[in-house]
Amino acid sequence: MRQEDLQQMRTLRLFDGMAESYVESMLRASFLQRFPARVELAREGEPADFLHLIIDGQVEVYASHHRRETTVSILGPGQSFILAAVLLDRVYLKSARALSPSRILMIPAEAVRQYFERDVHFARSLGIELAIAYRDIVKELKNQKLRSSLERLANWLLARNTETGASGRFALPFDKKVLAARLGMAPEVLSRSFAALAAYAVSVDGSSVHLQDIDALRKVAHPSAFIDDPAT
Amino acid sequence: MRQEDLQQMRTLRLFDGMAESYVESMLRASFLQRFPARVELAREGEPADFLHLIIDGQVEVYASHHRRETTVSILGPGQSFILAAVLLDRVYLKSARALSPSRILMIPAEAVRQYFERDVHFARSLGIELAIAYRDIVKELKNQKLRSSLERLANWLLARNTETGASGRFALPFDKKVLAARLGMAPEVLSRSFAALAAYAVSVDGSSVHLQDIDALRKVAHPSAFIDDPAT
DNA sequence: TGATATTCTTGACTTTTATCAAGCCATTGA
DNA sequence: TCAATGGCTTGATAAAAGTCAAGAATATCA
Repeated sequence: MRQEDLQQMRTLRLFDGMAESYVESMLRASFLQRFPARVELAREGEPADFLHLIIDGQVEVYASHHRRETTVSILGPGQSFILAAVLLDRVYLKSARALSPSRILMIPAEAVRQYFERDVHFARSLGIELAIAYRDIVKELKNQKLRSSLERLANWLLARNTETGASGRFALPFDKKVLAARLGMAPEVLSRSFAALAAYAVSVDGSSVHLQDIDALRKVAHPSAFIDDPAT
Repeated sequence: MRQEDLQQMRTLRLFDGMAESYVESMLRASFLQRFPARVELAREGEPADFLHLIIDGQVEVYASHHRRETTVSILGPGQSFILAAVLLDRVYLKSARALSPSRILMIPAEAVRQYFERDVHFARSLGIELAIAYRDIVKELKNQKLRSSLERLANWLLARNTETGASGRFALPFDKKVLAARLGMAPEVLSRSFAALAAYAVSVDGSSVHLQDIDALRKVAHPSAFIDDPAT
């Protein structure tokens, strides 16, 4: 591993407060792996071998069942995935694939469990991390069950706008196909939803989005802190 | 608190391995509260005051948004709720109401956070607990997004049958209205789904269910360990 | 017990979402 | 430059689920 990569990884939130020698020894046991786009990083049903930590790139987490597939989340640098399976030594409930060329820090599951037992700070970090992940997925369940697809899109646009500086203009960070999956609808439905939002001054050209009337959009979206606010 | 209640609570999984004096002091700070049916135990949006632990009774956890409501889970004795909000000192994302007269052990959020910092074993217990809760809700999200309402009902029946001893006969543990909410469908849809399952030898009379051809039912249900198996 | 309320079922209908098919458009690469 | 590929859009249609209304069954309680 390169020196600067190591330096970056030591500062990961997960390692906060952890004894330095432990962090070092955990990192020594880990691999920084490079993956091309489209590669499968984890497969539903397989035993949890590694905790995955995204250093670089975009990863889609999804699940399949009976010829259907659904995207659970799309993650970026600094985020980890399948922590729960690793901690409990169970099989993955979700699969993951790289959306873009990615660099992933792979920490052996065995090491994660070991240091969970050995280091109080690490145990607490994992607890906090899991609590956050839990709340995120509760929000996602509410988003799915309490909203129509049009509302989900409208809220996603508002959230994305806020994330990117609230300028009213931003680019879609991935293909519309992927966005559709992320929002839990067929690509055709996404197309139609975008068309419907034109009435609320949402204009889309390729991957550039322009929200020209945030207030109008908010009226369709009915945003709620208890679903949409990442800080809540 | 009565002596036998105290005894029962000391053995809760959450307290496993925790220093006895800590358990005692945590219990001393807590209340064992009795609630009649229908009472609201926690309300979405309010700051997390207590970790709730069900000693007795049935609790429905649900969320509301914009005139819609959805049930997230129905819990029984030994289960806790809204742990994540307590640990992170955030507001509740879900509400909870008693479905039956219930006794709830209410542990002050402050105490939970304190002992999370103070006692390693408790911190680990919470981590494990959160990991399990996380996986449960991932399964629920998959159940919702990857299945039709008929499939959800069929799988719920199979799971309930297994839970109750696989005799093929069992009683619904709550009103059909509540079951419908639990499965994410309107009561009318549940009625029709039951009617549709008659073709697969499922007979329902009031709250008694009789599964006369498990294999046939499994063919409609397509059960999956990664959604339905509580042990996976 | 009878009165009342609630839950449950069924029918008719609407809305939402998915599916299939065709065509367009942009990107890529020989 | 052109062909090909994959992504995106649009139309037509189907399937799934929700809503409204009415009546039947069941539970609750004075």
